[in-house]
Amino acid sequence: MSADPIAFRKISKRSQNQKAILEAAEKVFAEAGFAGATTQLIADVAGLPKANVHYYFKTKEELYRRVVYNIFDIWMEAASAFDTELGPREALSRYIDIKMDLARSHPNGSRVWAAEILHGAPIIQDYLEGPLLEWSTDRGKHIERWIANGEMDQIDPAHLLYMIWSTTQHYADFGHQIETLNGSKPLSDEQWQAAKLSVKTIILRGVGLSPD
Amino acid sequence: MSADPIAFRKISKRSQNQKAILEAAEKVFAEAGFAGATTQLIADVAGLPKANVHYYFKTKEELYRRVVYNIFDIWMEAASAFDTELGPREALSRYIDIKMDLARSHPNGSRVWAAEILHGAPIIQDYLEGPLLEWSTDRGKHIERWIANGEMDQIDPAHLLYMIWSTTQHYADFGHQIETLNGSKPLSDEQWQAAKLSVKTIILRGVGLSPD
DNA sequence: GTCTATACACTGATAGAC
DNA sequence: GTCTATCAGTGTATAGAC
Repeated sequence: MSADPIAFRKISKRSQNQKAILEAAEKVFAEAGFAGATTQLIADVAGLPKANVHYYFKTKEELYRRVVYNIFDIWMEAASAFDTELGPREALSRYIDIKMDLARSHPNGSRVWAAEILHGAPIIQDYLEGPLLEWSTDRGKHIERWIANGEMDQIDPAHLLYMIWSTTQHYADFGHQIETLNGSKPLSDEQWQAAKLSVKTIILRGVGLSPD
Repeated sequence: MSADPIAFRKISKRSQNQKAILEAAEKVFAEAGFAGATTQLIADVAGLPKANVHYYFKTKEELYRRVVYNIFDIWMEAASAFDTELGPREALSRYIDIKMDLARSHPNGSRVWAAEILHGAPIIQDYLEGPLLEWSTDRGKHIERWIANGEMDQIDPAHLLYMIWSTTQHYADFGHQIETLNGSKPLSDEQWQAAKLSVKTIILRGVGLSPD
């Protein structure tokens, strides 16, 4: 089938190793922070010798950068769920749903992102000033139009977006605290559904929309 | 006046140095994380030789512990503003106000706390399982009573508390992101007032209360 | 491409003079 | 109590054998 199966195998192994390193790195960076994470531990979690990590990613910072970029890309893709043609109720509802799902499926990515912002975004400042600002401005204008049309209450769009980000990401970033307050047990499927419903209900009603 | 002015001066200087170190440590831990913070930098920010830091705080971890405990104590004191005798509207409104004020006045403390939770609360787990759980459970019961009395909408108390914590602390923890989206300028006094009003409005309306 | 051994830098902590 | 000099340990990154 393939013109060069050996080259294909090499490329495949290459991407497999890279994927294993990236997944390990996300976990270790989330648990220990950038400075606290060691390439040795990342290599151990990935099941590879330490030198291989440096072979695939020249420096620890380059590896970290890739991890942060990955979660940002996932979020920006999810952001397309904020489809303004659907109207405020559906657009906000779906966006909150997806952000909650990502908080559950990618908690470590969210945590690495949170730590990066906490420390002043030394690595990904350009992402904040570029795509994030652009997206926020655009969605803000749609929200203002909805308000002008009387489709929802008067509210500063920026603060509404901050509220959606903070509440949804809180379930990832502060998941350990939530788990502790939940009797040191992770939220069950039913509890996750209840969390999604609570967040959607309060925010939608809070801006004058019916949650169902 | 004093029975022993020299001893008094010594004690005073001692507490002055400790205070300087604690303030410097909060700032450095917030910006670099536990592992990324160096005792050298903390000493430099405090204006003292490195050895003095170790004189007042035996280990870096002990110093870090003190910083985290400080912000927790401040928050627990603020938590008393959640005075359940006031009824849901006033109690929630005042609590949100104070948490927003603290997000502005103590952003670094909030950030150190956030990073600690992000990494699984290795140091302050006992605080989560003790006073925080106790306080949350108690306030949750009051919220449930309000709901049973028809004073506010049916909502899971835990998720309401998480929403208040996440939205208010977001203005500290993600302050850098907010500043960037605000044209790389810190929020003005007016913008902070607008933020407080937005948060209170959405949450109070979201649970069926009138925000004014 | 993979992995062992190692160089080089840095950090927390302390000993000991003042 | 204060501060300089220093040690022991650890981390990133790389050289070089395979």
